[in-house]
Amino acid sequence: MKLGLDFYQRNGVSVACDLLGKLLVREIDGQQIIAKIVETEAYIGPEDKGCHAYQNKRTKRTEVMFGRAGCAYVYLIYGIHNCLNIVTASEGKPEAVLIRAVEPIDGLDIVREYREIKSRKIEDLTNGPGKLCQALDIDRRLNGYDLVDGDKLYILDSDERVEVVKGKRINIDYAEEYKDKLWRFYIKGNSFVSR
DNA sequence: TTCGAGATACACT
DNA sequence: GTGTATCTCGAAA
Repeated sequence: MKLGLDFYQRNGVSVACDLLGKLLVREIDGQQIIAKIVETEAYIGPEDKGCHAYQNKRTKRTEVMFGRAGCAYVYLIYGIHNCLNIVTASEGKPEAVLIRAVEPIDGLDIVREYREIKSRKIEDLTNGPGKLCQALDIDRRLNGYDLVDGDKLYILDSDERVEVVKGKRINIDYAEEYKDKLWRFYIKGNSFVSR
């Protein structure tokens, strides 16, 4: 079952936690890539200094976060890499969940077409935000894409029970007191979780 | 195996 | 012009 709008219309921390173990589906030319979400981070604007929409900063880039829950917020970082986020909470509240890592379940052949890497380890395909976007052919064309109604990119519910670990977020040293918030979630013992 | 630098383009000041 | 929610590679051990 596809996750509905009500799943996303909650506070970002809860959504980030509940997304673990769910299945991210990407459809390209009729072919499906299925990947299990194993690591997420919550970004809660306007209070979170690590969030782009800190203090309700509304710009062309952060505009999507102010919109409806369940949309994708895709954003280019370091000029090279894309990051996939899911907008949460209600309209006007800039909250989002960053998908940091996934575990490929199906469609590995397609993934390899998009990611030509020397490493043969499957872990290297998707164990980071930039990598998983490349693996699933996600870029800014999908910014604002509706995961609730869309069929190219959506998230399936899963019955799988997962053991969730909370931790500090990564690479946001500038966020000061908020960098120590335990807003990073990952599945315990999963080898696709980044370090 | 781990470490450190460089790449890159977009949004924002 | 500046800074960035990262990745990859080569070098050393």
